[in-house]
Amino acid sequence: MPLLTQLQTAGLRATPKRIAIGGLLFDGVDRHVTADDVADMARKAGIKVSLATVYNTLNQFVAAGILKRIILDTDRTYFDTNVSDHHHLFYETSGDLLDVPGDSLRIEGLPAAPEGARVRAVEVVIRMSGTPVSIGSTAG
Amino acid sequence: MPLLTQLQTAGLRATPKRIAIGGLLFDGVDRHVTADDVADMARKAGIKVSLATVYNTLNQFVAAGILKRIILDTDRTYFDTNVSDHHHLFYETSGDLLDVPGDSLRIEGLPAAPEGARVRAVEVVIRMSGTPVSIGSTAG
DNA sequence: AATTATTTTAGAACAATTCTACACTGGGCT
DNA sequence: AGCCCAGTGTAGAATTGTTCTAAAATAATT
Repeated sequence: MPLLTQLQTAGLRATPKRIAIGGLLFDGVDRHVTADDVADMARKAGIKVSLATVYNTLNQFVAAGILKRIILDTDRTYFDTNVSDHHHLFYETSGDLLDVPGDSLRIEGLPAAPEGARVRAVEVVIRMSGTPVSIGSTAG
Repeated sequence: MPLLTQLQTAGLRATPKRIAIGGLLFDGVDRHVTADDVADMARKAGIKVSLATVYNTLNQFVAAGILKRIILDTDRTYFDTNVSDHHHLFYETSGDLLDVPGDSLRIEGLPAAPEGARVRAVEVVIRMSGTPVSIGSTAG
């Protein structure tokens, strides 16, 4: 699903800034970025974009469902280009963040949603100390 | 384990402010509070304490292991008087937060910690939309 | 081209938290 | 008792990530 289609589906015009920022983020690699990271990436790529636009764009991408907001830290907001259901391994000392595929964890005993409520997401954060190692295949 | 003992064990003097704030928090009920909540509780209880002291004290309590910081939201930090391993049911619309006992969920498939790293915590947040079931409706 | 809606922007505003730098306390000492 | 002085408490300033504002730029529509 190309970016242009995603934007249109979400009712967002395919503007140069959105295409540029989208191009930085959606290149097939799963990324975890902050707004500042994106501003830096843009600057290095020679894309002139204000920080306000970076925030606007990231928020629009989240609303459009092509980017996911992850909350790990009160200091900064991370955005994840992997929008599938999955979990995170967070190295608190280094700040490194690794995806854990959603189907690699099974969670048993989840309470049933009461009437009038709905489970929007079940998010698991595995908080680690020490240094990350490149993990091999997790979910076989 | 009385508060006074906890404080001493942590190398914190049992000062009036700490005893007062601790008294508000540790009354046998599990509480989820923000720094602002604590400041309000103190004001209502006639305890004169600055917001800076509230923050200092909460952070000291966390360092002492008698309070737990929970991250659910980038806007505010919640503190949990339940320091045992457990999880959370978070109603995003209302902000209501319920504890889910640690032993009520079983999580299978957790990756093994690589050498040099250690799992510090596994935190599950069940994000809900809609309204929470009135468990012990705390209207008031 | 004129008109209108949307997007982009710089900088101000905001809110939660931390920092700073000084005032205060209270327990240990003589 | 009174004097220390490290630890504590405080007001207000500073910091920081994010959002808001209001105006300029751009794109779509007529």
